[in-house]
Amino acid sequence: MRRNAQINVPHPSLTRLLAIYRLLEQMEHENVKSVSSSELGRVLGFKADSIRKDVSYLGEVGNFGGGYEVLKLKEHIGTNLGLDRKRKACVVGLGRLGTAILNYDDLGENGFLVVAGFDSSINKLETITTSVELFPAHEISEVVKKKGIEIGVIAVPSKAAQETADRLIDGGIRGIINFSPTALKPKNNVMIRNLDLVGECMILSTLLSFEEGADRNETASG
Amino acid sequence: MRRNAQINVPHPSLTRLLAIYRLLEQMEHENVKSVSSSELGRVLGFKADSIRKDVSYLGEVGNFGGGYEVLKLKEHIGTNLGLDRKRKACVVGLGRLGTAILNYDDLGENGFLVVAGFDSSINKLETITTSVELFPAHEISEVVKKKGIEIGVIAVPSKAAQETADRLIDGGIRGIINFSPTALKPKNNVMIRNLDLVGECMILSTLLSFEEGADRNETASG
DNA sequence: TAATGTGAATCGTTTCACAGCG
DNA sequence: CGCTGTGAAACGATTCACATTA
Repeated sequence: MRRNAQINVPHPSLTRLLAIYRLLEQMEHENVKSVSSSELGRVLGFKADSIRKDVSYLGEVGNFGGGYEVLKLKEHIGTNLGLDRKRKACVVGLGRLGTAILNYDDLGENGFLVVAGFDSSINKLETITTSVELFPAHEISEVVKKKGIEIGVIAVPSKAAQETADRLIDGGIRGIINFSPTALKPKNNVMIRNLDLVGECMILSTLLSFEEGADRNETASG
Repeated sequence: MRRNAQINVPHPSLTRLLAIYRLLEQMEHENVKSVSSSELGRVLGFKADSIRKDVSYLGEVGNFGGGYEVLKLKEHIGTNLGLDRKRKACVVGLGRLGTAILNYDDLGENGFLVVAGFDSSINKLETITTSVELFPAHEISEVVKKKGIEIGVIAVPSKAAQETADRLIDGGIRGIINFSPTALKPKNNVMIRNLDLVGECMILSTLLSFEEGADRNETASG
């Protein structure tokens, strides 16, 4: 029992389910007892239809006519998506961004334990004050292996990103969060998520350009 | 002429085109003269087919039989996606993350000028050393309006995220990059991109759980 | 021959519409 | 009657297959 979803949940649904999950956490905190798909949709900006379908991928859980029980739905999603599972993480690159992440409490509160930080500069390792154990970068794969770290956060300069990824993968990392603007080559089964500020700015910029183009068109033809 | 793409470029294509663009920048730097769709695909982890279709949304530009000229393709994409356009940005929330962003050179190098930083703590405004002009948070909408800032980066604690977004939107911001884990309510035409570390960790964790589930299944049935 | 550009087929996701249930 | 859960239709993106051209 309590088996995880082998169910095929579409990726976009997964993203929405996680958003729903976190909203439910918040509602639980605020002592809200029940909620409907349309209410969830209104707050999160999704369609109610979509939410019902997303939720239903994980099996039935709602009350016909009476919406969802907040606590029950939260547990339901959490169990099915394996969010009850704690995972170890590490941060590579201890510049401003990296140290910010090292000390980011939200990670721990959500079951992600940062158990190691790495940097190539010994100097930095000695001057940073943190409760997380720090290591020189050349020990990455060794430490990842020894500690059973599953998630690696890359916060190094662009040039060092691929090498960092390689070391993490050597150590048996299973997922990477990449803050550098470098596109990492997919390798083994390692999952990669890119959190690239400049890239996101470019996407925004492009969408804005399109909007401007559309406006011009409407104005011209209107 | 030189009109921006009113063309309907699918969102996923857009993301890939931007990745291609940045790779081309790098290749230009390395004096590579020409490149084929399959080479681009190999490096970026996309299928060659896909890349050709993406590029062709913007019109013909390649040489039949001889691939793409690096410089020409780069310019082609850049012009069509409006990447030649410079845009002003601001950062709200000057904790570790916010100050990291304030001083992140890559933004400027890619045409995104950070022209203001905001924080609710006057103390912080006085102690941070940066070349960017700093303001108290209550002046957000005023400064955004006055300076014509188009992109706002939110790096405040979760609780303050929605209020920050509201102020930015009041000032006429056009796009928001949200580093906080709060789902911002869509409003007006403002585009929102979420860069949420905890959320991404959860996505990874879920994908890993699924993988584990699949493994168990294979092992059990194999 | 080698690679692009593109209609057509396929695949996956979202939306719709409504049956089913409290 | 209100809201969930879900097949079916509609939509959008990817992949395929090939005609096209230096």
